[in-house]
Amino acid sequence: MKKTLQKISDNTIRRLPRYLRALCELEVAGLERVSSVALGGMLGATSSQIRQDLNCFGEFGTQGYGYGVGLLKHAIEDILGKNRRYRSVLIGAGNIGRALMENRFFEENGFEPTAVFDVLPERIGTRIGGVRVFDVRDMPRRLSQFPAEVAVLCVPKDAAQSSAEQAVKLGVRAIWNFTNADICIENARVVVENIHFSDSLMTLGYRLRERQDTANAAQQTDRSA
Amino acid sequence: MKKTLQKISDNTIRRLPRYLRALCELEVAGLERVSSVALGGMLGATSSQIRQDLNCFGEFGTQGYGYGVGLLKHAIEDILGKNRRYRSVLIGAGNIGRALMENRFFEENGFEPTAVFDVLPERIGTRIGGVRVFDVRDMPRRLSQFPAEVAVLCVPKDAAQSSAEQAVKLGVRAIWNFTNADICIENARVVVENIHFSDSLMTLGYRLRERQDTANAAQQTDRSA
DNA sequence: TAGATTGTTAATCGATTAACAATC
DNA sequence: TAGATTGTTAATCGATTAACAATC
Repeated sequence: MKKTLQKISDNTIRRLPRYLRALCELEVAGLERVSSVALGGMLGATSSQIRQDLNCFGEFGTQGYGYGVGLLKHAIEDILGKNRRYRSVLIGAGNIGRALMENRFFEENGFEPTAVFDVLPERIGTRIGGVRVFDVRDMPRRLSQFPAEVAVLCVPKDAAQSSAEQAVKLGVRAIWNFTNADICIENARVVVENIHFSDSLMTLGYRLRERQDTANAAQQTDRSA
Repeated sequence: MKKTLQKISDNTIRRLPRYLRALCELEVAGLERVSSVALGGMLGATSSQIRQDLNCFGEFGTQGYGYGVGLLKHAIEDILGKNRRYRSVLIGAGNIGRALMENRFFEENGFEPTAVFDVLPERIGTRIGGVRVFDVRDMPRRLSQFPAEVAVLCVPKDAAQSSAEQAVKLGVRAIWNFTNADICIENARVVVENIHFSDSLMTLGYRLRERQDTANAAQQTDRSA
């Protein structure tokens, strides 16, 4: 893993998980080597793109041979920090938050959940996915005793910005934002990663409407012809 | 809404929901007009980009004045199909699927849920968010009687591809995919929109690790200085 | 009218693809 | 050695930004 100097584009990083998924499939299938052309075929990408992407991080292949499946998989896992452990807290124990906890999402990706915070008295003191739910007012005490790197934000839209700011003030370095709000953190060293359900659904809506409309337009032309 | 001829980039479309969010805030704040410079300031975008994006769909502004907040908001809602109604079914009534249903996510965005399908006997016959859960084996019968445009895919990874194919065969035109798998549909007219939680979490992991490492490297340099 | 701001064209920048020498 | 495939440089393509005439 050399050349950490050049700026690596967001596009490249977001392709790595897809490469990883393909490599896992290949590993399960018992394949030992794969060429950039073959990998590109699986993913609908050009071999050039794959080679360019990988060469941002190092030289993982061998001329005339290709890439070792296990080796490359391991390399990408390293790049994505899969073998690191990050302590994370959930803020907001609503439906989405609970679903994430109960699915063991965090554990699977190395994000160890250490606490849940909520405002509702009936939730406080219970356990979600095996993790205690604390009063959100205890967050400062709890986080200073048991620091966490990541806050998973599942609060209502209006509480998003203030919860995020509080978490950052308490030492959190990354926010996984599930609220339908854009979080704005002064400190540029804090990472914010968004899951915007509504944005995604609106994009779907756009493409549905577009296809409907072009289909209708085509029908019109047919009829008039 | 003219000029539907030129190809509109995915980047542009994915920015529209953000514009919409800013416009809603402005409307709530009682503002009547906004310039591309002001909107850009809110969103951390250039005014050029905003004007370019909007002009893909029509001319919504007025020289020397800017954009009418209500008018532009309405225009973007139209583009995103917010005023259309799409019938949608949920496949897989696990934690995530249930969370989506109970949050009224679909209703809020014009995606009316008409049925839920699952394999587990104890779920079949119950209601989730007010919608009946059917045996997945009844999907053909049910969908031919009550067609749906959208399938929300919340099944286990291994069932993803086959469930998606079945839904498409039964007339579904769009798939909102929550599984950690890449869905591949032959029919290019079918829309697939992914929410890949793990991909998102891995991206977060990358950036966390990167910052940790550069911080460590800086510390090293300090120490040796 | 003068100032402001759009719509749109031109310039720049970055990302993707193509090409190919190096080499297993 | 010959064939295959990488790593990397060069060419192309597309997206973003800058500039400015049109005009409210």
